[in-house]
Amino acid sequence: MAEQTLTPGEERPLRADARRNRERVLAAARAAFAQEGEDVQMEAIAKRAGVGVGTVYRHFPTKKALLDTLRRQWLADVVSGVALALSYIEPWEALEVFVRRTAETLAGNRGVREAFGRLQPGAQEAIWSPEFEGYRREVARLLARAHEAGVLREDVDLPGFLALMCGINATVGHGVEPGLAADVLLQGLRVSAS
Amino acid sequence: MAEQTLTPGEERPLRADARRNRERVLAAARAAFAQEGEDVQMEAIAKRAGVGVGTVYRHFPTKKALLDTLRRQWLADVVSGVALALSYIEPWEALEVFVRRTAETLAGNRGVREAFGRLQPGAQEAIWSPEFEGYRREVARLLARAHEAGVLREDVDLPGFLALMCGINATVGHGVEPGLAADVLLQGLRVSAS
DNA sequence: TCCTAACTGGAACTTGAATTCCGATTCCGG
DNA sequence: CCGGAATCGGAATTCAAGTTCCAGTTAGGA
Repeated sequence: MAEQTLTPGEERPLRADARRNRERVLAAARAAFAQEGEDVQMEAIAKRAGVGVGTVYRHFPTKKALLDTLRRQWLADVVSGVALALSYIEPWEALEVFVRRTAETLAGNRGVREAFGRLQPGAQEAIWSPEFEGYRREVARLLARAHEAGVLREDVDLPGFLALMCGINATVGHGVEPGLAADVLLQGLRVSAS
Repeated sequence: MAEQTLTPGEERPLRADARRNRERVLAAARAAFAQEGEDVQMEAIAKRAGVGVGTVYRHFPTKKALLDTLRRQWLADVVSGVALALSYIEPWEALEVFVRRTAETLAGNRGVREAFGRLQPGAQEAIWSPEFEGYRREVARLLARAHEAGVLREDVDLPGFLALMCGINATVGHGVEPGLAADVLLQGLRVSAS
């Protein structure tokens, strides 16, 4: 057999059925976490996917690994909101777009909410550090612009703002329409016309 | 031995050491939940109290029972905030007092926060239903007065407001000073001077 | 088609935390 | 001061996940 050389990082292509199952598992897990939250059991996910637990573990060595894969995808949605927001010139409008969009993203998916909730440093299980740093940096720019323009409360800094976003997270999690939650937060953030 | 008659509901007075231990357990549990959250282990609580797990279980048949006892006490703090608020005549001031006070209560104690978070109906483990009904009713009066006076956003109803309070819960849980969190929420709730 | 490496399913094992059990110890009325 | 009922402590048990293992089943190259 001509041993096929593989550079270390390179992945041997999966067998057709394996790839199919991997997708199934991922889809099932996505759905399961989205509606039941992070404590669905692996068995349940396997059942949803129509495979055995062993198969789930073949593709993801650990429940955490599976979760992290999904969280990375979900958080990409949240992060894409910053990029969009930064494309707006007007500082307040940018912030507004960001908040509204984030609220909407959070509203529909329990998985995203739970992931977002443990994004802040200090959470017992801080996830996704490298990419999150980028996120923080961009949000900081958003805030800096707003501060500079004098439209955002002085006393709201980056950690404070992120905590407030966690607040919105909880709020929409409890069933408030994202639009309303965003309205309230935005009005609360805007510098009062004294 | 003259069998002492006890009406069914009546409690035989605990032996001196038993009462002492009960208090210790309660105090230890209060402290443990307040700082480490709901998933401290029973062993840890027992150790803090300087007793064995068996003793903890003698006084509280179940972890949930112990938690519920504390939650009832904690939520009493939250609830007392409504009473205080209702003593203010001016509708907006009443709301303000309520929000600020609640934020402060939540800020200092993780146990209260976790309890508050699962107060809303729909949480998997809805606790404390009977007293909670009273709480909802009083808060509803607070809102009604504010609505009547035209100082509170029309589109914030009771469930929405409670969800926003859950938002404040999460916000202070992530380290924002309660005063700031309350400021932002209050400014967001006030009807915009259009 | 045949062969074999790769993959599958689910029973069995491991883990960690809640709960039970029971011999030892401690209160307290007589 | 005594007896025994009430209480204590913590080892042992139970229970609910997560994770491992391996006999059986494919996919797909020769």
